[in-house]
Parts: sequence; structure tokens; C-alpha cells
Amino acid sequence: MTAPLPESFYRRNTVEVARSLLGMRLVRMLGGLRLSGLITEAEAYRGEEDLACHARAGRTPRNAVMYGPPGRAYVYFTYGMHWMLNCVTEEEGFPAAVLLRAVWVDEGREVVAARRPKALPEHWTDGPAKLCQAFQIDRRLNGAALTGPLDGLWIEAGPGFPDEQVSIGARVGLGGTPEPWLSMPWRFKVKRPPLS
DNA sequence: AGCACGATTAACT
DNA sequence: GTTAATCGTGCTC
Repeated sequence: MTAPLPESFYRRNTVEVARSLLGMRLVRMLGGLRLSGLITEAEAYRGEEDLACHARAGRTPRNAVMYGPPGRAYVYFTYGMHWMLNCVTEEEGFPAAVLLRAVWVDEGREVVAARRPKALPEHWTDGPAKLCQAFQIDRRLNGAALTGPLDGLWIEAGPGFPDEQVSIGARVGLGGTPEPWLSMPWRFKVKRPPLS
């Protein structure tokens, strides 16, 4: 039996946490069933100076969770229809988080198949909004503690991925974000998803 | 009170 | 490659 990753895992430099999250296991309890997937893509968003980060304009009602203690879920709504899941990082008071962009579904594949009826398995959870749809993650989980089972969403230790299987690059979808933030190598992606 | 836009996705041409 | 979908948020008037 594997325990949720402790708060100390998240109370570190956000870029390190983003890299470390690859190969960890995202777990969601849904209707008594356990869904899980290995994290295969993550991006770091770090501080008010990072002009790509939601905290760039200071604290607001929307981004308040990022200023709170590490190990919480920051879930936000965008494009009028999509939810995104982040893990809050670093010391309380410093706004930072890691966006989970993709997982490879392991446990609960039947449930995910039903929640993503029009998608092929390789596209069930290969985007940040897709994984939220697959795991039923929305506003209700904003602020949830990922360090325990109470909120039905947590992250456990997993096999990880060696550096040879990880590509590092610029974050995506940042629109007109100025340099150097646009090109910061804060996106971590597994080159090849693990095969079943 | 009004408005432009977004850490995207799916369905087009 | 292009674009509609769809609405909360934060900024301007």
C-alpha cells in the first residue's frame, strides 16, 4: 500500500517538483472505484515574476490557492469549458504550482473509457483538460489536499522515469507572454508513454 | 457594466 | 492548418 506523497515533496523549487512528478501516480477515487495514471507531462509556473503564471498580477480570488500551503490542488476554469489541475508548490506565501498536462491511465480504464467516449485510448488523457474530464476534476477540488485521501484526489510515489526518457522544453499555450518567460525550459514530457 | 481573452479541445477545410 | 465553442476573470470606463 502506497501513501500519498507528503507535503515536503511539494515544498521545493517548482521546476524540480515538475520534473519529479513524471512517473508518479495520480489517484482519483470515484464512486468507490480507484482510477489512477502515471504522470507523463508537467509544467512549472513560478512566482509573480513569471509572466506566464496566473500570479503575475498578484493575489486574486482565482489564484489564491497558489499562495497557500504546498500539496494542495489548484483547479481553474478556462476557455469557457475546460478545467486544469495543478499542484501547489514551495513555501506558503510564494505563489507557484505545477500544471499536470498528461497521464497514462492505469487503473480504472473502463471508467475512463466511459467518461471519454469519443476518444481513442491514446487520447483519453493526453492534455490538461482531457485528464480533468477523464478523472472528473472540477471546481469542487480546488484547494483539495493532495497529501491525504480525504478529498478523493492524491498523488503517490511511482516508478518515475529516467532522464533519457524525458524531454525538456518551453511551456505551451502561453500566447503573447514576453521573454524570458516564454522560453523557460519548464515543461517536462515523457518521450514515449509506457506501453501496456 | 462592459469587454477582451484564456496554462484547450475537437471538428473542420 | 484553421476555427468555433463557451464563460469566469480581471481590467477599463
